[in-house]
Amino acid sequence: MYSIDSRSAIPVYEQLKRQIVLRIVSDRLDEGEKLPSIRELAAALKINPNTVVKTYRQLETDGFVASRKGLGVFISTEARELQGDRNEIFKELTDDYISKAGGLGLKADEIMKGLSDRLKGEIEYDKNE
Amino acid sequence: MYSIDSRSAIPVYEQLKRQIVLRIVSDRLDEGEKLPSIRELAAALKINPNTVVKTYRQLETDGFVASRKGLGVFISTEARELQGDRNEIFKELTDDYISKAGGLGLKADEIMKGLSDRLKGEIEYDKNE
DNA sequence: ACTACTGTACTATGATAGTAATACAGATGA
DNA sequence: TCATCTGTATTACTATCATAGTACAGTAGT
Repeated sequence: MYSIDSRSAIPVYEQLKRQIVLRIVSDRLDEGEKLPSIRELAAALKINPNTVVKTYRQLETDGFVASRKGLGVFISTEARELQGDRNEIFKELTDDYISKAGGLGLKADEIMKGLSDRLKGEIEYDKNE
Repeated sequence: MYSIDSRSAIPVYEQLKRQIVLRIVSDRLDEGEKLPSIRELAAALKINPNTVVKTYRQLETDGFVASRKGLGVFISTEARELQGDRNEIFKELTDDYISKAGGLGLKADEIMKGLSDRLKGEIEYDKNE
């Protein structure tokens, strides 16, 4: 389900956070759906429960999830509070992404396909265990 | 030239490393070209020289650059052959892009549409053929 | 020789990341 | 009630990240 690369320079809690956000963004995690319990996920990924706590807490701060003691952590149903200038920021993000990918020699359709595949989760490229 | 986000979860030395590697594989840094000196780059980015040292050392380990005491750090002549991980770099770019767009509250279809619109508007990214 | 660059090495300090173990409190079903 | 899940909180420890400062060695121009 989720995968952690212990050798990555990206912190474990951040790797996990990104994977969960990706699933939410691409509707592979629905509103109200329950995430794995802290202990369960920690055991499955062979990481410390405290690290999962850190991920879940940040996701809650960002408004992606809501935790209920004794019950679990659930995908937020309420719309997240969005920044007013998010369109402008998103445009800058996109142009930066296009610029970098284009610099790598990728064509428009290749960029579109790469993003699409990742959003669909069809790419399970290994982070090398 | 280079930019550092001190609030990012990705370590500073790794941010810098990725930006330099991206420039190399994007042919924006040529073989034999000299990188900024450690102290100069550290001052420009307002980071510690030791952090730049760490980046340069890892780049040398990876074969991208070669350092010469008293002279500087130069793009390795074999750096060209290391462009095999363009695909890996593109995946990193894509994950970063999705992560940031997701943080803005955008869903998959919105991201796809935004990218599509910007790609249609700007053809200049395509520097090939 | 002198100066001013360059990379390199080292110690020290504080913040963050991650692990480990324990304990407490809310929810649920038998 | 009791057992067992759930999130939460706390303390302790190790390793890494990043900073700061100092020192040493190689290169080049004057």
